[in-house]
Amino acid sequence: MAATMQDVATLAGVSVKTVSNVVNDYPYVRPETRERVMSAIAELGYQLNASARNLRRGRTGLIGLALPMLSLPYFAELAESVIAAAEERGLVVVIEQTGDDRGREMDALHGSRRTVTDGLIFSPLALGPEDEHLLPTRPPLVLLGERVFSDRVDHVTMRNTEAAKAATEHLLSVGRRRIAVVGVHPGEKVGSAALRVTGYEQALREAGIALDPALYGTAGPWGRAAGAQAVAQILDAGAVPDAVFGLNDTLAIGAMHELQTRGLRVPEDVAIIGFDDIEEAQYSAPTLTSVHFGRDDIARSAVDLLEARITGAAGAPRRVDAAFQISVRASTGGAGGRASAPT
Amino acid sequence: MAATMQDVATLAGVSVKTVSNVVNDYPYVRPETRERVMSAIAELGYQLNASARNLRRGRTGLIGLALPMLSLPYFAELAESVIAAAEERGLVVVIEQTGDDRGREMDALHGSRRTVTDGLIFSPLALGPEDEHLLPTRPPLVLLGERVFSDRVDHVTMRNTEAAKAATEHLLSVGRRRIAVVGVHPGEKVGSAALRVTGYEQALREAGIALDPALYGTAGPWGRAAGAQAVAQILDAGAVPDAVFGLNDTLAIGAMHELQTRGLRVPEDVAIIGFDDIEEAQYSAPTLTSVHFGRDDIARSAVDLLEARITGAAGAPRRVDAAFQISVRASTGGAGGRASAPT
DNA sequence: TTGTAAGCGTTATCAA
DNA sequence: TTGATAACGCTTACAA
Repeated sequence: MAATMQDVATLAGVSVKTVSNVVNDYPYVRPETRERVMSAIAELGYQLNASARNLRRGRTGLIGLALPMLSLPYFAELAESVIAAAEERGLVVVIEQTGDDRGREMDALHGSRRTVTDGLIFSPLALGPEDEHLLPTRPPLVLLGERVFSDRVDHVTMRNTEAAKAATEHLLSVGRRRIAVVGVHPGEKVGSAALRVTGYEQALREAGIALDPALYGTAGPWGRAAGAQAVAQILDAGAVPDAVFGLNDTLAIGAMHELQTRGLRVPEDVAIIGFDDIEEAQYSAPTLTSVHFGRDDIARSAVDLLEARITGAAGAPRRVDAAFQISVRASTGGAGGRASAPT
Repeated sequence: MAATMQDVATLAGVSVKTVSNVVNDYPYVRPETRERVMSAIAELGYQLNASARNLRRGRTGLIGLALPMLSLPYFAELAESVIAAAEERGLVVVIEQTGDDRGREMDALHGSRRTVTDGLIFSPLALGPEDEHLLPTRPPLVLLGERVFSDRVDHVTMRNTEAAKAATEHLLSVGRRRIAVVGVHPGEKVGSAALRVTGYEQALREAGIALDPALYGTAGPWGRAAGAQAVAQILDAGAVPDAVFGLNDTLAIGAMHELQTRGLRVPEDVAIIGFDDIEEAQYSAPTLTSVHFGRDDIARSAVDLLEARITGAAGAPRRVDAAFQISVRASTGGAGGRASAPT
């Protein structure tokens, strides 16, 4: 049987309370007492029983992270950052995969898992603005992204529109004028696709460039194949873009691949920019310029908001806008990448 | 305050024991009693307190999954499968990222997190055979992969050598003779790289083909860039392979990219096979033939072994060999992919 | 088939 | 600065 606080107390010749005080870094313990307790702990190999502490404290020390699925690189990397940020604060993360399924997203919000965790960081993909009323306030909740808004819950937003506008402006700044956009979801009013397309259009309008339907590449799922196919469609229809804005990085990388396969040079003939700045952007050939949102910052903000809400330290729900920047790499003429054409 | 079992019992006019019986599906409860309890539960919105149950049962219901990092697609997909498999058994997964760091891997084995979880599924990357003695048997442990072996712990192995041999034989079967291997770790005796290279060499020897040092492509980290660079090196040195065996999929995809950039056609000029069969293999252009190890099966085996060990149902440590197969796709002339050359 | 009561290992209250 | 002692909410002998 594992040693308990009582065992430690007996061995050290003190009461359990004193052991508890030591374990919890309670300041008013005489150094020599602390010393004695510490060595008793070491001798017995004592380890605190988490369940007992949790029961007593009324908390589990666990937070949930609900996301579509880990096989999407963006979410895997988000999870990586959230786990790391939580660890810094002594919190343990439990991941729930909702698989872009409305029912499972609602279940993540209300289901039995909520008993196990103290709070939830939730990145929805299926729920929309019309589901605002579903958001519970009871188990502390932090929303990620721009699909649902509510002034009743904490939120970390991405400013998709501004960032997409900045991405487009970057392409304009390197002299491109016929900028294709890849990954469009026609008819959709909400979600990352719509917001980013809006930013793209704003930038073009402000630059006095007419929008050209021939430069819009539709793509349902945002994968590499979709990016390649969307570009193929644009080119096959006879359009001649001098730049491509991929609404995320995998789309951009798929687009890049298709362009290169057709003998077009990146960035000489066509510049490319992506969005999200996943790891892969640093390893593509050429390396991919992308909109960088500091995943680590987002993760840290989310964990901080959630922790404050859990401990009751939080007041009115807050909204945090994540900062972004353009990571300029070779695909738009920046440094740091191998050229796409063999030397 | 949340409702407790006592509240439910009072409302239903029964004892807590009866409520507990209902909640735990104890069979000997009169249907009408069960009915009454159920509606009391519903009325109060009662939810079981996990901490209390865990304290009493001496378990936490959590299992750990220690892996290098989620930003590596293979591990993200492994985590996805493990979480899904655990969920089927009512277990919750906590991910620990060791970052390919020896110290953190040892910490995963012994650190404080072990108090929080009932057991650990561990996929090491830094520890080697010499660390066998470090493996604890006390918190139930299931090893994944082929870096460390011990007859004291349960293990799910991948048969890297046989699988790599089969991969090479597949290339031979489509008529290739000058097969480059990419991702070699020279001098390493242990780990996936060495085991897979051994399989590659076995296949060639059995086919009566001499090993050619010019066809070995070294790569430290197994990323896309490394794969591209290794192939570049082989080609620049003047070798003319008619096939490439990427020791994992990202290496293979990097290699594919480099070949295409140089104007070589896949699979017409050079066939390519990868290893792991990550999602991306289905979306590359052309689609990538790869060694498929049924991640879901591996995950399920690991979770089963661990659960048996936790509940004490397990006897002597078991070793499970994961089955594999070659997923033939376009990169070796199979169907199901777009051709690499535009039509 | 159901009830009583004794813990599980902590933390918190209140004295000392 | 430390110690008794009562919870926290549940499961489980043991009784009834």
